[in-house]
Amino acid sequence: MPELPEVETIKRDLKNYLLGAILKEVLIVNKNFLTKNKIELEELQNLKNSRLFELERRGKMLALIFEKRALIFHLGLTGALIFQPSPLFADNKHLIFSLLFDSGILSFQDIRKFGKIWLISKENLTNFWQANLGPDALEITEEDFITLLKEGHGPIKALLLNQKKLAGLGNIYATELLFRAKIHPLRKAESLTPEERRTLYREMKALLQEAIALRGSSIRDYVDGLGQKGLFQERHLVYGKKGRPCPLCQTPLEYIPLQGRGTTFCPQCQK
DNA sequence: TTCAGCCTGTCG
DNA sequence: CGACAGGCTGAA
Repeated sequence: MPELPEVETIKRDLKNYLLGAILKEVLIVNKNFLTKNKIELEELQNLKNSRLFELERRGKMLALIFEKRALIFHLGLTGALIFQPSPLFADNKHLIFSLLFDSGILSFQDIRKFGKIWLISKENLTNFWQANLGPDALEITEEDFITLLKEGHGPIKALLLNQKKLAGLGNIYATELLFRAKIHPLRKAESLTPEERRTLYREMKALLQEAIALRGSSIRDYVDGLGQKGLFQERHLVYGKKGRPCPLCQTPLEYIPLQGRGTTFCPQCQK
């Protein structure tokens, strides 16, 4: 579910309520999930009585930084982090755990349980980011982005989705970006012309910023840090629209699997 | 570089 | 009932 714009939206929402808050209680509902993630129940409980003093996002991951430790989330396809001023657990069968702060309750839920969490010491956070993720798609400079493309090999879409090369784009935004840049998803990354590289960079920044401004894309399950849906799905041009006419030239949009991900594109506009 | 597997839900 | 879904990993 959540790609860069969605996780950024969640981060901004949670920051409003959790910055400086003190964790008072930890309520663990799904112990099995923690075990799978190699986290002892006690480790999580030990976060109690510490202050959350920063939230940091890189790519699709979000870190809650406490005094000594950082709790890192990857929301997978259906993970959600929802803040509520007062409890509301009753109808939530996918709740993994809740963190009870003095300012309200943060619940982590995940329907498909593809999400992941890590609990590391605060000093290791920089190393963690570097070991797991390439530069953030919003932060990367044009120069570094162009180098990445020049040194790429294989389909451009595969490169855009590779989190170790470039962190943040998922299937929605990679698909939309390639349409906006008029580049075919199977083009070899290293074959892009200098102009195409610049266009791709410019369109990537614009796309992500527009999506953040509209609070992300809610196709199915995504909700922001307060449980509300995003609006950017209304601006999608090709994602999930196979067979429908291209918004530019009316040619029916085509669909191919690429690395197991459904990929929609216009065979006429995207070269 | 495919492809099943991890899970649950929805749609046709 | 099968196909597919904002992700990622590890095995063939």
